[in-house]
Amino acid sequence: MRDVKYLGAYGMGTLGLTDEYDRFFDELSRLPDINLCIEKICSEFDIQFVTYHLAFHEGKAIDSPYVRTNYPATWVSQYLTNDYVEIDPVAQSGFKRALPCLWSELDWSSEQAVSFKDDAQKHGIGTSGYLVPITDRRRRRAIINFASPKKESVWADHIHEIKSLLQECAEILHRKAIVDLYGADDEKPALSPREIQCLTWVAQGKDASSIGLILGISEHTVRDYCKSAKHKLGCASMYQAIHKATMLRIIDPDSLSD
Amino acid sequence: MRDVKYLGAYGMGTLGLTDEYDRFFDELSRLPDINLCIEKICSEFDIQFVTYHLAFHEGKAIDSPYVRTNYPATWVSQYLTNDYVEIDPVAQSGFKRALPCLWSELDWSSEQAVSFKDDAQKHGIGTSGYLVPITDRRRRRAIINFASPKKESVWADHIHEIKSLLQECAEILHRKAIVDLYGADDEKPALSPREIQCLTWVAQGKDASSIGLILGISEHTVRDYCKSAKHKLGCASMYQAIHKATMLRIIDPDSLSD
DNA sequence: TTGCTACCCCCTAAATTTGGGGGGGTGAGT
DNA sequence: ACTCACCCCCCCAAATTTAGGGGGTAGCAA
Repeated sequence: MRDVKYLGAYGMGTLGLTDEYDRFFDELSRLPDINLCIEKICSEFDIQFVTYHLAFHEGKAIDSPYVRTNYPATWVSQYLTNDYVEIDPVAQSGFKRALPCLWSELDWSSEQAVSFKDDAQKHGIGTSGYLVPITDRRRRRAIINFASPKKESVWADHIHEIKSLLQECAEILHRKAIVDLYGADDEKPALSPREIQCLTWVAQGKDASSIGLILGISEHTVRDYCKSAKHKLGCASMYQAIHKATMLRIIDPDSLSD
Repeated sequence: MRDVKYLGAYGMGTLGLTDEYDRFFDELSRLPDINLCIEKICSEFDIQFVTYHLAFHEGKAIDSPYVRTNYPATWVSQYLTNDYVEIDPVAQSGFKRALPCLWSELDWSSEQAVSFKDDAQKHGIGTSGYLVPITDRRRRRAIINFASPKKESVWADHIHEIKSLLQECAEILHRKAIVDLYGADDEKPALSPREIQCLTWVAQGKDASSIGLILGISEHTVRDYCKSAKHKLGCASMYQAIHKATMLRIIDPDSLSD
């Protein structure tokens, strides 16, 4: 058996089982449409439903999630018109956590979650599923869900065998979604972690010296990060930079609690 | 005939025909659920589909539109998973324009719009519809659509008769949606037009003196507006105020072109 | 090895913002 | 007659940001 200890966990798709699937992934990447990818993944891995869900578009006037799925239309409609995204534990924790997990590992104890689950079952969605969250370099977040009517124990074993393959599938779906939305040249400015931290703290109302204390660096350095962030964003003032970074969701107060 | 000249056009629902409907509107307002309102409106006014669509929630991490409709689930699902909101002329212009109109008055000439329309018809949506846009005091935008399988000429006549009633219905739906989302005490801070203008220009990278020139007021005054806006938003710095105003969609560069 | 780039860190002088204060005025609602 | 929100203008001292100038490291590619 080959060495799958480290890289496998990061889903690089370069070692272990995935070798045998190079051809499959290659074909998958070439499909023109995400819906076709979903179909192919379903048949390849004996999965019933696959859903790709991007948390947000950038700077749009009208909210609309980017969702691609083969769930039944009645369920998609029900999910949307009941704001289930606010309740669904899979979405709620999926957009926060970093690592994949089985649906069964999430917290389904709340009353809302229970009735949500019931409703899902009525619409033909099984309770066995696997969640793969993605956060890309540009800090966009997506979740990819694989669902099945199998029994949980069978499903868990199945997943255990193919988890690194599904990770690779998830990444392919995400790349396709980004190309679909932003074109091949994805031009969202990439700020460094420090720049993002400083900008985010500034947006929280802190001044440079406080931020210096928080981050354990000089206030001068804080200003430098703000400066370079401003330039990268192509802004005339820090106010404009804060505005733009907010629109682009580069500033994300949630990430301060990490 | 009573005087409907002015107020009727503003849809205040206090004059003209609407008098006779006081009871109906009263009952409508008391219904516990927007979906029930939609049903009631449909049966009262011989309408097939009613949709309420709020452009955005405020400052949420996951995009999801607030939509309530009695469209068939297949169409809702299709609309969502094809990002039709980007194409649909009703949504695209509805969220920008101020006055109601018939769907037929919009621009359906683009290729995308044509195929969108075809798809809608396949899903049982007629081509006759009436769009009522709403922008409330807090600058939230919603569109309410009334659709019917009637022929356009018949529909136009029908609408002409009940337009002020539909305006009132739309406003009731919007109030219910806001209560649903934000509770009865809707606490989004209300900035004055000048404060919004100044904040918006600041977010565009202008400094106080430029803004003074643009608005034709003193730069001191510009600073005063920024100051008061900051206080209303409860922020420690202008950076935070810009961030918060952006999250709350108070800052909307689109509105500068007005 | 050099060159390039991204990241990290610090300083100063000039300009700007901030947070106080002070004046006016209007119109709507009570 | 009153309050309240909005609109408009001004001043000043203290604090902060801006726009320059320095450093340094590490990784990568020619």
